[in-house]
Amino acid sequence: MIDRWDVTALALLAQAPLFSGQDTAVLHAAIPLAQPRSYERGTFIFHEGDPATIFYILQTGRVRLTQLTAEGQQVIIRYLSPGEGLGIIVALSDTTYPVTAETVADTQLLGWYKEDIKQLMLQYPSLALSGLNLIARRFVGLQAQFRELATERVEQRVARTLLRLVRQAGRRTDTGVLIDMPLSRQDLAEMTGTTLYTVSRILSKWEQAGLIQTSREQVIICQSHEIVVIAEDLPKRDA
Amino acid sequence: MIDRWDVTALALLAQAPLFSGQDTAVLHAAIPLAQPRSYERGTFIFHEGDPATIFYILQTGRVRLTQLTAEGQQVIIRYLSPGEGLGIIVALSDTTYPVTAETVADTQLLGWYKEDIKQLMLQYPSLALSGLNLIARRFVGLQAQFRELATERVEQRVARTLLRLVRQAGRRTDTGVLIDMPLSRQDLAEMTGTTLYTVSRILSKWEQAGLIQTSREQVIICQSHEIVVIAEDLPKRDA
DNA sequence: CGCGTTCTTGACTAGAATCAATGCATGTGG
DNA sequence: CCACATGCATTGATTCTAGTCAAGAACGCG
Repeated sequence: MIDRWDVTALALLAQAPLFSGQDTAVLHAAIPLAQPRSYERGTFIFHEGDPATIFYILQTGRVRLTQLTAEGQQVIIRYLSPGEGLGIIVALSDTTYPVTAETVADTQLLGWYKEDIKQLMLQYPSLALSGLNLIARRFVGLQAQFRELATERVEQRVARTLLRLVRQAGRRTDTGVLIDMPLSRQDLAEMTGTTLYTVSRILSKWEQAGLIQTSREQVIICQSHEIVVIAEDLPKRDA
Repeated sequence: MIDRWDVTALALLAQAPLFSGQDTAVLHAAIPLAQPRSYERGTFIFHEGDPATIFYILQTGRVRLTQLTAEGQQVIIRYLSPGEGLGIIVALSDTTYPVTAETVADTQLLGWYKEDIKQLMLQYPSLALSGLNLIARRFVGLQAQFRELATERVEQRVARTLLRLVRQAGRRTDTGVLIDMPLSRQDLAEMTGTTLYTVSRILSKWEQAGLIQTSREQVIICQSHEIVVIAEDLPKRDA
């Protein structure tokens, strides 16, 4: 029996990378097991170290993944956009969540208990392969970020991070591309492994040069090609 | 028909994380498809950017995974020990190898064409789950390394890296624990995102303090607890 | 024994962290 | 509506970590 909620959920699931390309039988098996959840902006879905029991797919909203160091310093691992999976990494292993997940906008999720998702994957191996594929992609992405952090200077990293965020949450405005989420200097610092002071200086410099526009927790990229030049450390053409 | 080679391979496979805990049926299905390979020390198994066609499991020896930056700077992602998988990340996706794999000791591998391993996983879903689990673990490890790189100072990172290497390739000697592989200052620098000069200075300091012994491409940890103190940035107890 | 690598050390520099003071919004409550 | 508290951002002064460059020493190999 398929009710209206199911139809909506089905359409959304079919979009999510994990389920896209899967047989509809998989979707129909998955939907009855799904737990819909809603969180307001600024609430925690789970904390680093909590036993991992549920795997989520983000329907709407935006989620930030962070880790804490032993000294209490925070690092932002990444932001998630609708369709992306959350906790897929550990839903299959018997460990704890390695990151903290916090909403930065009102957010709706679909959750599955790890036993259920495991069962689904055993029943539909193609779903397991899809999951493998998904993590593989994320893994490669994380490796790239690692390499950047190891070899590039702060300014390059900030530029690259802005470009990544544009791809993820960019929205065209009349003056440029707005990164459509609250984004403080501190956030950028935690993403690039630096301090909020350094980020502030860099952004000020870029704003002076007309590359970006900033205001409180907000960045608009005006000359993205110039930001690319900085990110890639290309020789800048003179006037 | 099981010949002697098969028996040996079976025993080895049963040890490898990907196959451990799997039904023997899986092993028996996997073995006939395996391509045994041997490489001398210092040869390349594949290069970053090559189309990913084969997935390997390391039987003996040691392999180094590296990435190159656009500027030609090299970063060492990690070293692999026997039993670990190589290219598992991409064997399932239709991409290219994201890293270069180079042997640092004479090495024997078992390889599977990605179509074969995919087929196996579809046939034995538990194998896919095992693979998922494996990548998940690596992923969490990489996240931790990322966080270290983002927040810790060079000295801490070098300490941590040495401890990791000890766990992976440590061999007790009369003066301490030897990291049993060729390991230049340059290598350590590429692992920690610094320069060989800085590494050299740090190791010299530690050697003076009696924490380690070094020689060309070799490190012996004598006082591992003191290295831990540095890695964890604990307050050092005075005399 | 000479050659190429690897390693060490010193001098210098630059990039970025730290500390401190202040400005600027935004939202709150009297 | 204004005074105030709070959180975010800017900027300058200073310090220091680590990178860069250069010269030479030590080691291992053919």
